[in-house]
Amino acid sequence: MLTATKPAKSTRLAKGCGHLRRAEILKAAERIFLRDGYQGATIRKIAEDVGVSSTALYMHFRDKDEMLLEIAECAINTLLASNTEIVARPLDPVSKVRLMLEAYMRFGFENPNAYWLVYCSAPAQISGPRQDQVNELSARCYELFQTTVAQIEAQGRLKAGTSTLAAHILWSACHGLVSLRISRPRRAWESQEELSTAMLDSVLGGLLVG
Amino acid sequence: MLTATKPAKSTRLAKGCGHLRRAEILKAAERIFLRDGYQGATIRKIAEDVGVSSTALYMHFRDKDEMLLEIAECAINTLLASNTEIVARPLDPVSKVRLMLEAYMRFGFENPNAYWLVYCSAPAQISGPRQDQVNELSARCYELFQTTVAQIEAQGRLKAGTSTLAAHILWSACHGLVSLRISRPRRAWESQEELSTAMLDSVLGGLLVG
Amino acid sequence: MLTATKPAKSTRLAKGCGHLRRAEILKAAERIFLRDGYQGATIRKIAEDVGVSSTALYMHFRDKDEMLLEIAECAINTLLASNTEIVARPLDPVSKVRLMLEAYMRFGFENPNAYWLVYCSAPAQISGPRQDQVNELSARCYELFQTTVAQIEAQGRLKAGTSTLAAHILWSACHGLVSLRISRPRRAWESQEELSTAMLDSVLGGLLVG
Amino acid sequence: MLTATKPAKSTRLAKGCGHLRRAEILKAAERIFLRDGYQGATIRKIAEDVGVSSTALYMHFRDKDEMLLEIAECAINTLLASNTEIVARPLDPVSKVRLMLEAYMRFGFENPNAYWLVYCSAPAQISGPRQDQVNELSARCYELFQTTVAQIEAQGRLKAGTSTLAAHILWSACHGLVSLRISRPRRAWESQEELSTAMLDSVLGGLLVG
DNA sequence: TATGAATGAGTCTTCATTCAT
DNA sequence: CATGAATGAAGACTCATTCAT
Repeated sequence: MLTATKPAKSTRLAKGCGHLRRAEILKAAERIFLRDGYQGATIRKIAEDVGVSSTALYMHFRDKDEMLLEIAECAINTLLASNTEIVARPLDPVSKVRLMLEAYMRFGFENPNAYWLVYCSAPAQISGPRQDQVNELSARCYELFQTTVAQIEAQGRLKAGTSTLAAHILWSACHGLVSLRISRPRRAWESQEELSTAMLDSVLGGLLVG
Repeated sequence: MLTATKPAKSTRLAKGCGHLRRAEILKAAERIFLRDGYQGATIRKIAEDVGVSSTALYMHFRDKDEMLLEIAECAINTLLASNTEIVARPLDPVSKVRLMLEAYMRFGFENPNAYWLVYCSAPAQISGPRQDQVNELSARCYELFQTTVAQIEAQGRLKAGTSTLAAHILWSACHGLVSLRISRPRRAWESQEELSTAMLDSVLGGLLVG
Repeated sequence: MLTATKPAKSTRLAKGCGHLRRAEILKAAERIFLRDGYQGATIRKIAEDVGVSSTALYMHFRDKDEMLLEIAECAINTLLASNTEIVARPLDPVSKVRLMLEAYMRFGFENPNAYWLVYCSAPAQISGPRQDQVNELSARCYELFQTTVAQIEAQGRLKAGTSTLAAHILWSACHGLVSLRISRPRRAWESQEELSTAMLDSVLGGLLVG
Repeated sequence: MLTATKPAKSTRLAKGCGHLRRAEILKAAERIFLRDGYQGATIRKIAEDVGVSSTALYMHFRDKDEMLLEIAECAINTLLASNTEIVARPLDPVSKVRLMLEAYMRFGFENPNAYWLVYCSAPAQISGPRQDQVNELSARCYELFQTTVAQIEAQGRLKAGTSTLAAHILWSACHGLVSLRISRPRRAWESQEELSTAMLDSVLGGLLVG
């Protein structure tokens, strides 16, 4: 299993996600969704992990999909809040981009389960109105990032290509780092900070002038 | 659903994978494993996709896992062959690394199903002696790459950090590009070549001197 | 089909075997295991016989084997208790042996299903730790019997042969009577008591002096 | 399903049971029927044991039941021939009975598979016209035995009871010996001859005067 | 709020059997 | 004679979900 975020630390995800039980269930679901995949995460496993009967879960969630969506929603909201806050700071766009990507990777390392669900799980496992909401949040989150990259371009600090392309390259590179670490947890990777820093140095260095 | 590699394009995978039906089944399995995940890919769906009864699959494969493993094995073998061939060429290590990563990404774009199975699927869905073989092939494949990066380091062309770190950064960045495109097929991405080139330019540019 | 012990006659088996449903299922299983053999007794048949869905059986038993074993265990326990009680009585060993064999046959006639499972079913259909327990109980049960036969030998009342041999002859003869009646239920046999008495008279008469 | 009456020759078990292949298949089937029970004996296992494809069995037998019946038929025919021959000998009835039972037990010890199928298998696994034929043979075989016991009674040598009862007791006792040995092959039993002799001595001694 | 019992649909897999070759 | 490929029915077992309590 992944390192998991068990230590009850990550208040970010839990915060505002509903009752106490509700949050507890989501935590367990997150863990199991990641460990066993969407189909492999059975209601019973989750219930057992929480320590209640399977029926009890239906007191809090309409069905399995609702749990999945809520997890994803919380995760995205966290990231959206992070990006929104960073954008508002009085910094130059390059610093903002760097901060955003750092926060993004940190989130992934600290919440591998939620990260996986949102960014790595095979597409189209679920659909419906609520999935659309997640997608919309996700798009808004990326927009904040891309807009900031556009500001860099506006300052003429982009070596080549469009800001759209640059944003995509930056995001992809960071995503690759996080997702590999999640999907191959047993490999002896370097430390998270070292990896993040090296990645940002390399790809920002390659993209920007000066 | 993903774009899928149906049009008999990827002859590489099919080659040497056995009888006609066998290959046909593998193709379908690949598609569905990706679309629905490991657990979601039921024998019945695969059989229906091929156009035969579920029972028929058992004439060619011992069980579900055997399909999955065979797909992964073929994929890895393709990549291993590619890397082996590139290493043997009379080129400077930087060019070799670039060629390897280009081939790697091209493979992922052209065989999204197999790629996903090997590099993106949640870890440890399967285990056993044959999975070990896949892991070993995978490790050997990466070794070829890393060794070449080490040659770059030996030439003093690495801006900073160890070759281990650099190799990891390079691989992760390229992996991020491929995996995002696979998992988010609906987005209007730039063209594959444009993306690949931009990624390699950026990250190699940031990592290497000169 | 066999006469079956449906009429809730054999309360002995049901006693202490758990919940109401559990016992109900065991009864049905017993009947069908006997009628169709181990492999022929499908979960579906048993469930239908009880009047519930197949799934319901899994709420009470881990799997098919667990049913079979529990039936066998109850049966053997009944016999073991019987023998233990008889051994404790203040009687001469010949009377004890006669009582044991009478009880043994009576049990077989009244619980043909359980009897068949324990003493007639092809060997080694199941294995595992719990089967071992059944085997051990069975061995202990036979030991009580054989020890008593040894007491007869010690009194010099055996015409010929060892007590081991005599015990085996006695047991086999009685077993033959029961098993034939179970496996050929349609034949017009004599009454159980008549048969039992005649068998015991004959074989004991042939084995013992006086 | 069960109609067919093919060669109708088969006097001994192997010899003369049809073509060479046919006999070979029957031998394998016998073995596997015993080892795995009726339902557990799959066509494929038998075919594999013989070394041919499953389809090949259908060249020789209409279906699984036909194999089972033919085995049983051969076995009964063997016993019937044996009894017929013994009856014809110029001996006193007691000797004849003893010879019959000795032959009966010897057959069981030497052909446990066939014996099990005919005398121990759960009843009514198969039915139909051919099963009736087996039953009829079986009845005729027992008749010869019982008639001889009746001759003993006519000589006034029966201690008590009717000849019907005595015959049943004798048969049951011997059957018990054989069937226990077959169903519990791992136990360290005494030798076949020793057991047979002891059983016959005991039960005949108990039943007859003088 | 919680649960034990229940179920229908669906999972992988195996079987006896057929058919074109 | 023999077989490889195929299949429909059925096997044990699991799952998400419901309902009476």
